[in-house]
Amino acid sequence: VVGLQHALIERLVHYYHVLVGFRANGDRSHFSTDEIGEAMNVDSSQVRKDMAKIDVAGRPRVGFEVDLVLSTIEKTLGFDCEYPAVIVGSGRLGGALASYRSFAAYGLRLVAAFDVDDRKIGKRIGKVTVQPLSDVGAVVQRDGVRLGVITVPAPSAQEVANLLTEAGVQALWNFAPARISVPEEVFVRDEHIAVGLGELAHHLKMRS
Amino acid sequence: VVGLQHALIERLVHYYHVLVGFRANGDRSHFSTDEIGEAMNVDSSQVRKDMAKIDVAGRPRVGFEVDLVLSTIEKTLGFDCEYPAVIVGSGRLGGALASYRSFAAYGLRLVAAFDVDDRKIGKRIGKVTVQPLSDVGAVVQRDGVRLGVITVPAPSAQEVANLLTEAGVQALWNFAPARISVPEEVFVRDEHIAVGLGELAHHLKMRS
DNA sequence: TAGATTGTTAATCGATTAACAATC
DNA sequence: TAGATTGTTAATCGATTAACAATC
Repeated sequence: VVGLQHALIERLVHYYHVLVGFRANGDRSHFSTDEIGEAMNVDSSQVRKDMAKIDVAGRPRVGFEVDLVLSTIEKTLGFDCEYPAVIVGSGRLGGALASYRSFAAYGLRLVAAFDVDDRKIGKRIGKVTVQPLSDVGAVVQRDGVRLGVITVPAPSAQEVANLLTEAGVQALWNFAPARISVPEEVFVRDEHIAVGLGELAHHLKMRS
Repeated sequence: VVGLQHALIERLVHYYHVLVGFRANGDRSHFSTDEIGEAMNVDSSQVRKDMAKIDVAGRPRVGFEVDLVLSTIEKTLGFDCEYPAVIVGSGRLGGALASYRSFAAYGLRLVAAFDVDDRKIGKRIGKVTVQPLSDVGAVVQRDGVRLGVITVPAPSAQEVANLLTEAGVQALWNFAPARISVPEEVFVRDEHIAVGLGELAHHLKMRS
């Protein structure tokens, strides 16, 4: 099974946010591809193609139904499911992610957090208690954990990735500024902050 | 002045990391476009084009010089400069960023951090002391701050963006899960974690 | 020299945009 | 009805890959 393309997923998340905003404002039950395209800086043809890809139809002169598109995106991206996840690395970043409210809204359920540092063990982050890293394998297997979030320092990232993949997680979310290699069947999403730094530095350089 | 394209910058940061690794290993003074392309999953023609774009030449049968390419990327992206920056929002995420060592390596110099919460004021994050948000405008102007990092909750993000842009920052790095609008001349880099969540959820959905 | 690797042009591929008939 | 908006096909654009002569 081959999934959707990266760029399409990114746009779907983007539509999702804008439409959640529309719904919050209340007044708007439908939208046209022109107006959402303008709000997102995307061509209206692109929007229509994307809607076709996820199999929602609009109505001429009326547009697309906000609620229908929202629930279709939820189904398409899997926000309506529940994926057990663990965080490895319970420092500030790990703590910030553990407390991120939207975690559950996107289908992830945090079941445990780990650290090697004895001083952190027993502390609470988000709704879970930090456990020693040595337990990670057992917990992953016991709870059928599918996602591992890596928020350890760069030098430990590969080792943690190994522990997680050996225990059977299907995907990794890597926040460590390091390249990790994993078995082919494991999906890795790198959240490399350095790309942002690069863009910002480049832009500021252009400015001066 | 129009800058480099997003995708090129991303690849440059990527090359940079791989080459820093090569240099750390010590043994390797030159590289071929084939080997770095393979390491990065990029076509070797692409690598050669990118090198041409940043004006470094290689030598047939020898390849490109690691040190030369590294220093050229530093110059091109502006890592060799110093851009004063502030962080607004001194919670866990702000603290994690403030302590991120590579900050300086990419040209950013953290000069101050802010928060609205009285309990956080006076605490240290990274090398700076947290100040009340009401001081942000004065500090930005006094120190010629060019970048504002936004790590506040979503509902406050726009307000913070307004304060920063009115005070004169040229770029924003937005970690809040919110869309912010700014004057045209201000550059915004959004670090929207939800895109990562979307990709991971979609992948896990495909798997089950 | 022979052969590996660059630099660059041409070919391919895919993604974006434009256009417009169909429709409500 | 008239006109706004979809759905889809065609046209454009840009990015990626292939190819190969030049070179050390």
